[in-house]
Amino acid sequence: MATIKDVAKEAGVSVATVSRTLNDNGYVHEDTRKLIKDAIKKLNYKPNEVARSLYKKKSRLIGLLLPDIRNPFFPELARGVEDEMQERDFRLIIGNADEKKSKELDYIQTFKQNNVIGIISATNHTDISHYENLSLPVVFLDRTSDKYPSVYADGLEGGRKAAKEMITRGCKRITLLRGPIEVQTAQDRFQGAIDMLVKANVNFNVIITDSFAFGDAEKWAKELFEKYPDTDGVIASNDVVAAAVLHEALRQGKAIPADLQIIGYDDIPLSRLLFPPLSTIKQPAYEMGREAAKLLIRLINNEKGFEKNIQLPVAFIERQTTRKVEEHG
Amino acid sequence: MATIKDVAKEAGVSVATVSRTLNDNGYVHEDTRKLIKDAIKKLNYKPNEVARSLYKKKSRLIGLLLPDIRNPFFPELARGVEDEMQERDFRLIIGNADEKKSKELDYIQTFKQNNVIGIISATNHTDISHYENLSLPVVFLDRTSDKYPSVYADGLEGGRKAAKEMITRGCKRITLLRGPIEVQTAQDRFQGAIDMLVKANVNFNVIITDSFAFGDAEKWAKELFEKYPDTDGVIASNDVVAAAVLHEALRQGKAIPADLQIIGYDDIPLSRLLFPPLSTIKQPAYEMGREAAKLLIRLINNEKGFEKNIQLPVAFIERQTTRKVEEHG
DNA sequence: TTGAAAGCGTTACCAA
DNA sequence: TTGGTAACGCTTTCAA
Repeated sequence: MATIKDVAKEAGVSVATVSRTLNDNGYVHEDTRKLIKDAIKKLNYKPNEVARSLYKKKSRLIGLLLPDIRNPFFPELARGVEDEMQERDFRLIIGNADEKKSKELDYIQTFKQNNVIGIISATNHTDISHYENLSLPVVFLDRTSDKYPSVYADGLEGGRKAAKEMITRGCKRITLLRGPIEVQTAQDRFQGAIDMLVKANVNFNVIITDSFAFGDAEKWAKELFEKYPDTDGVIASNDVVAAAVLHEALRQGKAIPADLQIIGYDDIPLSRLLFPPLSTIKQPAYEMGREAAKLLIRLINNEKGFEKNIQLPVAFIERQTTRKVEEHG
Repeated sequence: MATIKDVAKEAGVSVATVSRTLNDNGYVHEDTRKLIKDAIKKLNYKPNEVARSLYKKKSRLIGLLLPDIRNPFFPELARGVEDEMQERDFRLIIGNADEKKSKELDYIQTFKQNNVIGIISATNHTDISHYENLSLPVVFLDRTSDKYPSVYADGLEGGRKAAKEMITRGCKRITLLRGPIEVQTAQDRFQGAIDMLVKANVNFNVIITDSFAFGDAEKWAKELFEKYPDTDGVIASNDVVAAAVLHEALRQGKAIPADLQIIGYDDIPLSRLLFPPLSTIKQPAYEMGREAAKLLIRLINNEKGFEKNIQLPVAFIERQTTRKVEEHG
């Protein structure tokens, strides 16, 4: 790899001048500039980011912390972040924290040690103390916060919407699946649904689920039908769980949506490929990722006067695990 | 952030001595070592990886290049790589190349500029010239190569298995979905299936698909049933496409597996949650990721005498989109 | 408009 | 067993 010295020698100037033209600051004569550009091209020179980073104490790396990329919701988020960052020539160090504090701390450490210029965290601890003395911009993604900038979808509203659509469609004995207690967004949607159900005076039961892992989803689906066999409406904590419930219901010979209606949460890509296609509450995951990236970049650039807590809307995606409602003219 | 100088001052020794105890090389007296350890703890000192990397020309970062993390196969691969690397204190810079050469080159550039210590690439160009003058260990993942170390599953055998299971189960008019031509692994499984079908003298048709994106899968499913409505067996290019085919078949009122049998490829987590659960050829994605990581580490450590091209087995996962076969005693 | 040199935090060589 | 110092590749200040 050619270094700035090689370029300087090739162009017959000093490294300082090369550096100046590289960074477009300070004076440099048009002719010398051309000389240098030629040398750069000839040697195929690319600046060493590590050396830059050491001097400036700032790299072009962003730390992205995720709970678990195997949950199909997160690749969407991650792509949103990456695409936005990629366009601005930032790159990502990605870590999966698995909701384990030690891993989260490990990665935050790594981020610091590598001079990342900012962090986007989509983990979901209630405890945010490890982000406190970071002296780095941090954006929380898929998570609310009053102390930190954040990008999230309206979970309460999402929960309300889910419940409302089920009520509108005539569900009388609803079962809710409550996601992990430590995941705030899961609690929000759950709480929103409860609020709506209580307000509408509709009967409901709750199944507690404490992970979002694929393997467990089937277990809860089975539990649901054992405990509450006469359920006529399921509000799932996410689409993966909804898929498992749909699966189990069909296995038991229930007609969907005639006997049982199901609504998911997230709108992961596979939901439309289920059969019947899954009705769900869509979170704009990809866009959330992009917004978080934009927000972080503003923070990095020290811009002023913009909204630091961005809430994105959720939407009911009507497919076929819920009944059609008649339009009244 | 405390630096090595601060530690040296605190312990009353030189930075050289601190460095020596940090890296466990050269002599350092037990007492001084203790002094230094205490200082490190007191100041909560963590070495600056950037400075280390600059001097050594080697970081603790690995570059991981993926086609598109939104395809559910890749998060599994990625987690395999990450988990193995995390245990050995390596971290990942991840890039999605979207099968675009320019992006791939961008990321390779980034990897070099950040002194990554090795690269794992799961992209699928036939052209590998950009990996040629890298002077870095490279492992290809989910891809064969005779010039480079690689970890992959046996696609030919997978294709053969898929076809054989369909034949065994009485399919007479099979339709194959052929994945993108530039994706070698997709071609392998396709070719394997064709070989077996030809050998068994079974009729088949082919639908050409040129991406693995979710949005397109539905399109091909529709095309399949328009062109070949009397198909009684579908060999899909991956599980996402298989899900779309299953979806469309059920929509058209076909009985699965009575009227139509379907076999997928990959065994992504959601396949078992489909209804009926999808029969498929499993690639051990997570394990492939781990193996690639292990292989890269061996290369990095300059170990000798190990297999550089690792082929992992595929397996038929019998679920319910294929018929049961009678056991003959 | 240009160049010399200091400095970013670390490691490794050499001398003490 | 320890410390001084050059070096890694770059940016920035200061002087010319």
